[in-house]
Amino acid sequence: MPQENSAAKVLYHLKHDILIGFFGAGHKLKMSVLKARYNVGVNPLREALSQLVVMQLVQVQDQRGYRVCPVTRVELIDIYHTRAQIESLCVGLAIQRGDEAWEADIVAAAYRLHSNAGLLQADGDLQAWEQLHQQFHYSIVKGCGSEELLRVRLDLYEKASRYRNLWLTHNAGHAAFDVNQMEHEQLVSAVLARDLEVAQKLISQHILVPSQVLQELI
Amino acid sequence: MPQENSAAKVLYHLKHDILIGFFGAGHKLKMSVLKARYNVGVNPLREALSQLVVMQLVQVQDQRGYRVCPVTRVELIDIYHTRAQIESLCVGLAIQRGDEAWEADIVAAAYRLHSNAGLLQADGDLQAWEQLHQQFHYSIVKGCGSEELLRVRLDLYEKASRYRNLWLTHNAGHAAFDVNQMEHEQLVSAVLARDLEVAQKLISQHILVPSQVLQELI
DNA sequence: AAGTATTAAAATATCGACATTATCTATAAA
DNA sequence: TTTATAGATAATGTCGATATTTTAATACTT
Repeated sequence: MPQENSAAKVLYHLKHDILIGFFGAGHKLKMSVLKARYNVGVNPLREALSQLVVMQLVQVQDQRGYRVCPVTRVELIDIYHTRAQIESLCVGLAIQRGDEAWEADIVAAAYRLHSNAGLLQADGDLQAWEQLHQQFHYSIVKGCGSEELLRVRLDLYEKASRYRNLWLTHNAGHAAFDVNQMEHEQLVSAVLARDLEVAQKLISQHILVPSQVLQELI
Repeated sequence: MPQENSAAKVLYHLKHDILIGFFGAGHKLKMSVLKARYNVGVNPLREALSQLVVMQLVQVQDQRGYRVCPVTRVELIDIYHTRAQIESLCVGLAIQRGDEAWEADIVAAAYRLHSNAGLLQADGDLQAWEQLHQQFHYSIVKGCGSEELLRVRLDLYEKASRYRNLWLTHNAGHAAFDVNQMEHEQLVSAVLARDLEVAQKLISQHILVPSQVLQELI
């Protein structure tokens, strides 16, 4: 991490704390609490909070401070469906444009993910697995060659994090992950075979699976 | 405009000033200048600037302040191509999901746009026309029913504004706008006929036209 | 004369303090 | 018991001041 100003450091930590659920949905973000937790004054805090408002992770009410955005079933469904569409778009473009280095990166990322399936056990490090999982999917979509599209995708991925973490903990040690693994193998096959239609259908379904489970949890 | 805090007001005006080019690409945003222009202290300014950083309209360098993001040909092409993809997605979903009220809104917006074609003359109010133009396209895509997708679309629209304004002023009073008008009529026909393929092809082309002209200007 | 070092000026990032506004609590009225 | 009011408490939003860092302007060395 390069040397940054206080606001950037606060942003990083506060965002993390919101995404993993340390500050839950709807939680009031009091300045006194945040000041103590991150060891900074109000101004860097307000800068970080302003940025989180743009990212739609925090709400602000004039003269009534900040609070974590609520999670709703409607938003859950919308985010996951939109992610499915965007990811499908990325995969489609990547299949059309990807070169040999792109293919090699996919194989490597798939191998790393497969090798660390043990992280999914009940006592495993789910966040570490999710990191690898994310990198695997990124290795595919980065072939689309569009920074803008990848940014849109990343924004939606982050916005989905709070929901995804629910799914991860709910499924720890369960068989749901076996299906997940299989979907990855099928996806790699379709992508490397440049089978656009199948790959898009697979990635779309793969993204939507968690949302179906989550709808019962919220 | 409801009662807002200073930062929100500054954000609104500063964003506008950047998008219309009052503060051009790469321009250094000195606190002393901004303080005088918007009549606020540094802290609300920094909050607004922090938000513009997230929107990718402003860059920040630690201890070296803020400056307006540069415009590049690569970004221009990327934004317009991505917008074409996203808008096409929205149109596709809208055609599948739109109801009768949606159709009526489209017809109304198209009529308003057509009636005010005079704004496109050399001495006309191009921003007023663009407002109507935007509302017309929004009337179509809002039928997609996804808040998330519409937000992605809006972000990209705003990010394209600096480039679009170049195109608008360059074309003032020119024949390029006649073609534009025709494209709108074709689009309305295809959308109302629920012809998914044609509508998507038309909207994609419609968005990409300005980028081809702009590439020669940057 | 060109390049480097030194000094002066300007700008940034952060904090502490204050005025304003909202929230909570206790008391009184219906 | 519920509702309304008033005072007390706490939190927010903004400014001015200060320490730090960058930028520039100048002098000095090779």
